Amino acid sequence: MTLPNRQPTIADVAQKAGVSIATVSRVLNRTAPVTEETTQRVQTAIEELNYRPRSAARVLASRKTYTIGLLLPEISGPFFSPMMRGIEAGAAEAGFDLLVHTTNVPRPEGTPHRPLGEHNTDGLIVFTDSLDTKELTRLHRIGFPLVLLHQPSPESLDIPTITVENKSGTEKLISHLIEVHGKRQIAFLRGPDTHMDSTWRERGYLQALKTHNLSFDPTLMAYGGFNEQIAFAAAKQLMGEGVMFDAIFTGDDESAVGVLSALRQANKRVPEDVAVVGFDDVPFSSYLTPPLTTVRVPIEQVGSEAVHQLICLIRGGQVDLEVLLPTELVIRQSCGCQTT
Amino acid sequence: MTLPNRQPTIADVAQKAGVSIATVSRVLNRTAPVTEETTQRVQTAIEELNYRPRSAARVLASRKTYTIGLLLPEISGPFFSPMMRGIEAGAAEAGFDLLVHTTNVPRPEGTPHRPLGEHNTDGLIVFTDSLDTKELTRLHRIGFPLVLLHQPSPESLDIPTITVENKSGTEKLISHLIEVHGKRQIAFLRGPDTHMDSTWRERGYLQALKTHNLSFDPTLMAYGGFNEQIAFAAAKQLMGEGVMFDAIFTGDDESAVGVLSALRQANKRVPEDVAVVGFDDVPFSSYLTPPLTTVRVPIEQVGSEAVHQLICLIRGGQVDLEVLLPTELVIRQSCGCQTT
DNA sequence: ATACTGTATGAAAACGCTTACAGAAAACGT
DNA sequence: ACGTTTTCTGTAAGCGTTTTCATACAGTAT
Repeated sequence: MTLPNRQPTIADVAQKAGVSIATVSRVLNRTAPVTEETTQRVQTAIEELNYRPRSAARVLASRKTYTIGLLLPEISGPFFSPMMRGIEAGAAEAGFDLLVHTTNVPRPEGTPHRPLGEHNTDGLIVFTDSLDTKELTRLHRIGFPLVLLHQPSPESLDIPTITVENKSGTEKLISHLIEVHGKRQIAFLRGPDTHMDSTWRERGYLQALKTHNLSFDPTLMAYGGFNEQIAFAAAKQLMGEGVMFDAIFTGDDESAVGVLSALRQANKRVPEDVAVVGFDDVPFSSYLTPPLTTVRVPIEQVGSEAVHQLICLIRGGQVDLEVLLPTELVIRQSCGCQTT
Repeated sequence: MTLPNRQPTIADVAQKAGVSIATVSRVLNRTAPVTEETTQRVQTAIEELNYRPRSAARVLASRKTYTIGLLLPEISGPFFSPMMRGIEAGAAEAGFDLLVHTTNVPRPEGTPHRPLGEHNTDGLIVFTDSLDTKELTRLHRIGFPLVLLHQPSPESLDIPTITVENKSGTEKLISHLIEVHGKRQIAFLRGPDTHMDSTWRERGYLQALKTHNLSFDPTLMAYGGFNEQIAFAAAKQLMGEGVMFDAIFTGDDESAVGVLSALRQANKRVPEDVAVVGFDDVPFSSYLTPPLTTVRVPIEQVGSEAVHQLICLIRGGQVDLEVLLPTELVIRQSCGCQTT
């Protein structure tokens, strides 16, 4: 019934311990030497009053939020969970909190939009397509720490970016199809244009073709959008148009699911008639029928690397403008290999 | 010469617009009527100065953080992504930010642990096993808004809980096995004891047996831990001990993956020799071989319901102490049904 | 003793906002 | 014409910390 009893403040602690609030602050933050005895008295007072510092007051006074922001278009896909895990772990390890914000969900009219930024975080991890160039530029101008994920830095802005070895990974994948399985007509489903992963995978595909003296056939390329439904439709259309292919690189693993369905509907056998390969190695890839040959990307590591870089930046350090994390070919059965 | 680094404050805006800071605050928060003309002048000034309010100052002054905290043991599993999505969407819709914190990851010694709580959030969503009873009690005592997820409220504390219809879902699932497929020896892999889902699924299992006049055989029950590896081992052990079963309820879908492997290794056919059913209907369940019969739980909805309740609480409202979201039987092929 | 170190503490000024409270001006009723 | 409300705006008192500066008090070295 007596709820409205005010929460204790630093002043209460100070009074109880018989010291000044400055001293309490000092034992709280270990920011200046305090006698062992005084420290004890303060600790006890804190304990007894169950005191917790108001972080708002701290932030206001110290101008540091100890919070990093994560900005993404939406929460979904098998990608999200491990990436988030990497980010949270990295942040927690460095003593930072994590504020999460999605930009693609509709906000109601009335609500005052309080975006993530310099006012409530020390730095931002920005995922593809979640912040417009204007705001990105503004933040970068005022020297606000920023790290981009799977997205190139806009025009000469030199914002550090983390991504993975898409090109060489794709090369290995396509080369495997050509060298080991003798495939010649390898279809390719592109991802979204804004996604830098998409662009690099395309380059890897082209490079692999070139390396093996295969000419690029534009009819073999379609838009899969890194999306199960779109990829399903794309695969159907490809077949409907009578395009012949003996293998297909679906762009990513989610698309592979759609392609697999389309192929099944068309009574094509995988991998005998058409080999299917994906990219990412998300958790379900090994459960598909047949188990999917793909390229493993260290998703969690991308996340932790991003925070790591960001915290470096926050602490005033320098970081590489572009970090490429290694990818690894994962051979299962959808390419035609026999693994047990 | 003004300092280039200093970010504009409300005072700068006020001066530029020729009004008091109170007025600026009022147009910012629409908290009192302001003439159209004055509003315009202020807006312009804000625009020109590129002013962004410091949220720390706001929070300190208004004593509201407009932030809700999410506390969980760890970020992982197919569960996490959709739940998080529901939570973020719900929070964003109501104009709240989302602070995420995992409790099971090791924190380095030096870092001052600044836990989520009354000092930096308006309320907390607490997942199973992520906050000890003591702190839970303390927060509840001071009237801090709390919502529990998949976890019963500790002793007479009456903290609202969100969960799903585990018992009736399980009953439907087991009954299907008995009635449609004539199964009689249905093994069951329990989940963790702290998980209330686990307890209720066990009750549902027992209830279904009872309803069909089947006696409960304790040797058919083992610990699967809602975990692929543990379930794999449990299934192997069950078979190793010579326990006979013509069906197995794996507790959840992740465990089903392990069980399926174990069965395959033992040359048991699914569903001919042993029917396998899971619970949750996570994304990969339909990709398993054979596609898994399971119970769909509205994971995303659990998340959004949780924020919804929490925000109700934050606004001083009353909420139900226990919300049960409906589950739905999803019949695929691992139970023996022929679906196309 | 004298002047110098440090080392441990306190007083008080920020930090940037919200929000009573109050006053002025405009609108209204009589 | 006059009070009375209503609408708008300004003044200033917090909100709970951190942090600068000053000070008191030990030690040391002169």
